[in-house]
Amino acid sequence: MQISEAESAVMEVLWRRSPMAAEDVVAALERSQDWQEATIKTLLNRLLKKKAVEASKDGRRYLYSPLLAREDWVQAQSKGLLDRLFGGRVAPLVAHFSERSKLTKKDIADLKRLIAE
Amino acid sequence: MQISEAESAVMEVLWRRSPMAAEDVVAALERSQDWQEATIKTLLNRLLKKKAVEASKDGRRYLYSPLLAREDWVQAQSKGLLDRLFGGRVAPLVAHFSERSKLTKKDIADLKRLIAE
DNA sequence: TACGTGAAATTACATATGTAAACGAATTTG
DNA sequence: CAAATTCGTTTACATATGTAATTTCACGTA
Repeated sequence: MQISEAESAVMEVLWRRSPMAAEDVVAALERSQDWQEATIKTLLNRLLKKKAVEASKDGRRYLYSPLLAREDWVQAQSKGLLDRLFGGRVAPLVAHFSERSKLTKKDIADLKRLIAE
Repeated sequence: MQISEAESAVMEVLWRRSPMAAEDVVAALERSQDWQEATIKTLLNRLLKKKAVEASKDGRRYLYSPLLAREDWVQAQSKGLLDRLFGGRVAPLVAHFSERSKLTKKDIADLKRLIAE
């Protein structure tokens, strides 16, 4: 099952802190998104249906927690893009950014360290 | 305007060689996709509407060519993912793959060369 | 106990996408 | 020239997604 763009914004909130009540998710998204409360409820329900989050009863309401790990999602997304655009290889992606001069000095320093292992 | 997954498969064909008649696009996709000819015609039309390809008359039919450059598309896709998942930085992405041990020896060699510039 | 409230569940509706079939015009062929 | 074939164009329909409004239900309160 796929997680949509809008849904992933909700996931990011829950990945940062959980469990959370719907109301708190709404509050957390107020800054970044211009969504009505109803919209966020819908997204939470779709995520429930997709088994990406779970809800545990807490009195009259529910507390939501991720079931899908961010790491796994990031992995799937990254691998998907790499496979589709760069033949599944990391180096061509880095080459792409280096050609487009999108590598900051910090990137280069970090990469050097990484490569040194 | 966004290019969908299915549409991008058609674009890849045209990026490889163009201009091409619809019939040839169909032939080129026969291997990889299990699509009816009609499906590919639809995708070509949607790409026309999105101004991602253009068509020039060639007798009774049309020859299609990309208007969108693959480089630009790859750039947008990559930057989108990087921004959404890695705070817009390349190094964290590479770190992610290195942790997940998805870096082949060739990747590492290539990266070394790239970093050396 | 009837009533207002707050939260969740259901319903709504437009656009995008995947996947084609049907239709129509031009052209080739018998 | 009539029929068949070949393209492109239009229409179709189900599921996904963005974005909400409406309805319902459990609870605390008048």
